[in-house]
Amino acid sequence: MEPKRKTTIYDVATASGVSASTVGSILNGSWGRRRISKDLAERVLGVATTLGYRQNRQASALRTQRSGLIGMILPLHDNRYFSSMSQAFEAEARKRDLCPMVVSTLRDPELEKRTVATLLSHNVDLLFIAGATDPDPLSRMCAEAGIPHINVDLPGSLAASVVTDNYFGACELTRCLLARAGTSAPATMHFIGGIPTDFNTTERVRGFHDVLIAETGAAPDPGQIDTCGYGPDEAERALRTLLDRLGAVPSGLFVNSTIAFEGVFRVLKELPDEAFRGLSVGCFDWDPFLSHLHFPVAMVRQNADRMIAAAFELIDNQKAVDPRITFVKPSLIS
Amino acid sequence: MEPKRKTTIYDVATASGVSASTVGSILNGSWGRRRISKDLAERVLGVATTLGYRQNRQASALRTQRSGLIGMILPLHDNRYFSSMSQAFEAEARKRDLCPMVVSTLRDPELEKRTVATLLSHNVDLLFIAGATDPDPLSRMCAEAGIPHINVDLPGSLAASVVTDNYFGACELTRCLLARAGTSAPATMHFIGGIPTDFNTTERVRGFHDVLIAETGAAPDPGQIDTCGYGPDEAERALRTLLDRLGAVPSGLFVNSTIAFEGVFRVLKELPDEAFRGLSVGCFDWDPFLSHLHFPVAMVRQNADRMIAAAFELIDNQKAVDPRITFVKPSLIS
DNA sequence: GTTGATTGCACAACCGATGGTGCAGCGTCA
DNA sequence: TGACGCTGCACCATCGGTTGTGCAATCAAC
Repeated sequence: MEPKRKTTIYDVATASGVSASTVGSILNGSWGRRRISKDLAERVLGVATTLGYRQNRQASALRTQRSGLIGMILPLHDNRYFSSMSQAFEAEARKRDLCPMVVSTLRDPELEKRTVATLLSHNVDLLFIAGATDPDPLSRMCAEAGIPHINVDLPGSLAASVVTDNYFGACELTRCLLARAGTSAPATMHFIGGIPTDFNTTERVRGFHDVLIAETGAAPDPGQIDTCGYGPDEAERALRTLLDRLGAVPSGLFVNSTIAFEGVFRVLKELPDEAFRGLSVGCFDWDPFLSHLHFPVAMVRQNADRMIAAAFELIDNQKAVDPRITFVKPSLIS
Repeated sequence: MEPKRKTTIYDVATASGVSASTVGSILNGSWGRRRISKDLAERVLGVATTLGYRQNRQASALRTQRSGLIGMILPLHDNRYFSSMSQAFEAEARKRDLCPMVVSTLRDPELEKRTVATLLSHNVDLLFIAGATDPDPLSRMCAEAGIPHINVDLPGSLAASVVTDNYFGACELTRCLLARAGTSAPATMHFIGGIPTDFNTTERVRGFHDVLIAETGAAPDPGQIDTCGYGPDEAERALRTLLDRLGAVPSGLFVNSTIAFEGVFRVLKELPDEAFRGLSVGCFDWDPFLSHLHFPVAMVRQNADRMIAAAFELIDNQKAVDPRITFVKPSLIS
């Protein structure tokens, strides 16, 4: 309605006949330290509420160098894993009376940098770098701005990192797949999806690889590992090619992410029921409906809550500058 | 490393031997209007980049009354529908050079208010109120602060609203369910899930109701509609009770949300395959893996992208103050 | 009744960017 | 040569809180 300016401490000051600085200290709670009488404090607070005063965080931030904002970048929102990370991040931020700013950067290094620059420009007090394709330059930007920060999900070498224990998870999942496949042809265990240069993927491949050696005595050959990308279409194509090549159904499929699983599923649902007799399927990442398909799917569920909590703990204890990696174990859901 | 203060326009000014105001206008692009010579502009820009200057948005915002922030509150991140809304919101925000702040409010009216207060405190230039349980008080807060805002997903009466055409979607889904159920017992078509006081739920129930009348001639009786809540457990309990009561499988199930569907599924997957002969199942909301169950599921997919786009359009054209409702049609996926 | 400590608040500088205004310097034309 | 206009930049107030400092008034003690 009325384009009236928002009420400031000056308005409250004149309205209650005291100085602006007094009002300010009353409104931000520092009045005890400033020896303002309790009576006056209460009176001014009353005036402030009737006038509908609300603090201007920009002004406050400008003076105190603390914005009350906490930023996080992540690859995308529209994903079960990352969105649960947002949820956990928010909860922790709220505990600390910080306002969360979660922005997705679409796995684009350029966008990652631009976004971090924006967040720094808004003077976030803290920054979480989650799943960044290239964390170190971002670390450098933060360091230059003097902003504490931490890597999550993908490690960097210039700040502390909290990541899923992908190796452990992959080992668990692979063992589960082997057990389910029984004794039949462990050599036709296959890994599909992910990006070969991605730290998480390489760790998962390593786990897959090591368990195959340990349990079957033979290392998988390169044809058993297809890090074709994270997209459903790539995964679908990869699996079709694989089936063609094999001329049969493999004994196990380790699908790297639910997104890739969508593509894999397009192929699997066309197979006759008998095909699943000897086939065990697993997915690194969790989705509730995946346990509802017409064949069993073992899943690795990453613990976003615990990762976020661990990251905050490092920040709180000033350990974020130490470029060490904290691993959080995921859980096998089978 | 060094806790050196961030470089300001004053640093750039002294470093290049010009006044701070000149530097300021060069750095924010208004130097043309201020008749600064191009030579000087380029020289100063050079100095600024070598000094690693970054604008302090707080200071800028304090002066200009424009923060460059755009806020959105929504019920939760960890949900396919809402997270795709975040994704769309972000994309539009980026187009406008605004930094998105998306905060979830957990369907808690008190938290909604607190969060809006926080966002207003940070002087967001614009606010999207998505899925708020009680939008009007929030509208009032925005109005008081003079901040343009708009309701999304759930309508309010004090600002423009953009919502899914739930009635249309429910009609489509109900018709689809009826068609699939064939001629057998349309009277045992059931609606499960949602909150009876929720606008979206009532609209969906209305569509369900109207189509049943139109196609079968008979209105559903109250026992055919169980708005037991959005949770999976409530839905599971509701369906078990229903099956007990009927002593048989209904001919159609209209499940209100994927979350409720999780509960429904727990029951359905225990049923023998024959049970699905006469049963058609639908879900209001979409999930890729729901089309992958061992029985068909018709789904209504809400168009978050279009809703966000429509909302921005209203804002851009100053139509957000007009408390009218814009309906966006969802699509039936069967 | 004077000194000294304490209480309770006001004053003013400051955070960093912005934009209205002022004013030299130069060119132009009569 | 002087009036005039334009160019190119500097000065300074301002946005709204925050906080170090200053200073009257009050109180206690001798």
